[in-house]
Amino acid sequence: MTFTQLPLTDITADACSSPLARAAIAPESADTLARSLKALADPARLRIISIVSAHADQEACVCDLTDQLTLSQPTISHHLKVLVDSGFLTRAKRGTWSYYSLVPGSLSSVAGVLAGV
Amino acid sequence: MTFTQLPLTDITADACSSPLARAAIAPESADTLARSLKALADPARLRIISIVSAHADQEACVCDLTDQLTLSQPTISHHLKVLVDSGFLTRAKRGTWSYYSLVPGSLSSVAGVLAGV
DNA sequence: TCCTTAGATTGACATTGGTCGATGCAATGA
DNA sequence: TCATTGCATCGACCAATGTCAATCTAAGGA
Repeated sequence: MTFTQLPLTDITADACSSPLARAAIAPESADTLARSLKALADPARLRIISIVSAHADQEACVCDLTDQLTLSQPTISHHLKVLVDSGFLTRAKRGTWSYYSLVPGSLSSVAGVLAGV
Repeated sequence: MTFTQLPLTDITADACSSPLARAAIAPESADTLARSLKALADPARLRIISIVSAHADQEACVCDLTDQLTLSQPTISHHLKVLVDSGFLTRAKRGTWSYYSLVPGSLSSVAGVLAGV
């Protein structure tokens, strides 16, 4: 065994690169987190979430939202659908009215994942 | 003073509405937070942030990113600009190479605000 | 000085996303 | 049964966004 010892490690690293302390996020995890953040990244939707969670019972009807947001009713309905589909709100229909509630822990979960990226 | 006592309080509330525990977020704050979240709500940008913060010195050069992301160099440059403009990364040019660093506390700050919405 | 390399900028394109008017539908009341 | 009310859905429109090819600029090296 008289091979010359060659520095073959880190053959994929460029000259300008520095050492790693840990692994980066997996592409699929980035996709998932990005989808959640996209659902939250709208002023109207953030206000909807805030209005809902400001209620003592963590529940608001659509009329609470149409009162406070200067948006048309179909637009508010659209935003509500986005938030339900992404898992931040749930809908409960009672009589004529629809009530939306915050899914417990959904917001803080995203916040926690984000802080660890 | 012989007026009949009328229930005039909460005249703006609808019949279906429940009591509030606190105030909702201000519209301007929702705008600001939404802008930050929009900057983060992209898989490529989340991966960029993760790759940068995975380095021991919290710094990565562009070649680190072009190696790991299957995106063209102009596209990566575009995402880097978005992250710098929104205050999550800073750029330092040394010789031919550009190095990007995480702004300390920027991520956890957004996460904290989000959790309190 | 000229060539090469790293990375930013520009321009164009296709896709996504926010908004509203019109309409549909289910529940209540007359 | 019919009218009304609360809200969801549809269709269309325009603005914003992600992507890449082409180009530009600056820094080294021959």
